[in-house]
Amino acid sequence: MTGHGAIMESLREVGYRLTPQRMLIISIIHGAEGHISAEAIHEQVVEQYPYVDISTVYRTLQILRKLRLVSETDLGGGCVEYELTEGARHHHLVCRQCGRTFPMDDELMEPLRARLLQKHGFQADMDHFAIFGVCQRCAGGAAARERKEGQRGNG
Amino acid sequence: MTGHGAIMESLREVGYRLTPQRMLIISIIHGAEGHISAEAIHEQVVEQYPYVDISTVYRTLQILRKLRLVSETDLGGGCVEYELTEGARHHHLVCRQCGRTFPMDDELMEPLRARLLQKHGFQADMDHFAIFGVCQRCAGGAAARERKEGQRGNG
DNA sequence: ATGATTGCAAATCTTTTGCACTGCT
DNA sequence: AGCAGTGCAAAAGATTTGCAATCAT
Repeated sequence: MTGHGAIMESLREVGYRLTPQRMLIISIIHGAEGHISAEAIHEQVVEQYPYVDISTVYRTLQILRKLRLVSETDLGGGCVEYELTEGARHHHLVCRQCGRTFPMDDELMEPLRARLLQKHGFQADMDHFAIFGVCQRCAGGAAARERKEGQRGNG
Repeated sequence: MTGHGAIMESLREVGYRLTPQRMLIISIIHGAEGHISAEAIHEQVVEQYPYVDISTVYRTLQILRKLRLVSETDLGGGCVEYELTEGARHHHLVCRQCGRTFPMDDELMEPLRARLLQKHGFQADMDHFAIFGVCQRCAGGAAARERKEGQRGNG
């Protein structure tokens, strides 16, 4: 909670104006748990500011991205989400079954990053990775649940 | 070169018809070095079969994906490419400067996959990963070249 | 023969852009 | 007051879909 006020100040510093739309957009991204899509931002914006256009959301996101205040994560399949860049570098585990996402510490990536550099001389630039798979609850959970709760098949 | 004829047979087995369009599309994907985009496939198709529509390419790719005969790799930024699933599992290193891609053996991924399972219970499903970064030639190459070849600045 | 497949065109969906008006500074 | 920023609408680009004609089986 370093405050998204700081982000707005950053905007001012570089010469951008502080409009209610931008403040609203920033505070919504800030309030989102982790990442959020442009469309979802827009939905929440119009609840409070009915006439804000989604192009304004996109334009604001472009600025925030350029200033490195938000990061963009392409989750694949035309699903792009945004997130404030405050805090440590991390990645996302995306469950293909329940759709939930989990943060993953960057530390897990370092061995891979190191080996890519060693073996291929490739400087991997993995800021926000989206790794797809099956989460614990969906994978082990389904089997465990059958044992516990019994015999109801899931269509 | 196990022959893309086998792929066409696979289609037949499941009840799909073998049309010249499909054969052409399959052989183009097969002939491509690694992955290829839908649009690029279409371009090559029309060279031989002028009236093939790109929707046919997409429909064929959908079928091939469903049958797991091709895999889809989302390279980010609206760039989706396809590849035959023959051969060993591998990934792609994408250089952000020169745009070239390099194959990366899946072996490098195993430690990460294992740790994801250990720490998060997450079964990572990384079939075709696209890892962005800077390749050896673009990164080290520029510095090394200066030392070797001398004083010619590259503007 | 017959129904899967195709080409065409139009619809979607997400993101971007042109433009006249508004409002932050 | 001046110009960055906005809403609207329309464009752009990738992918999908409806439909009548066609072609592999």
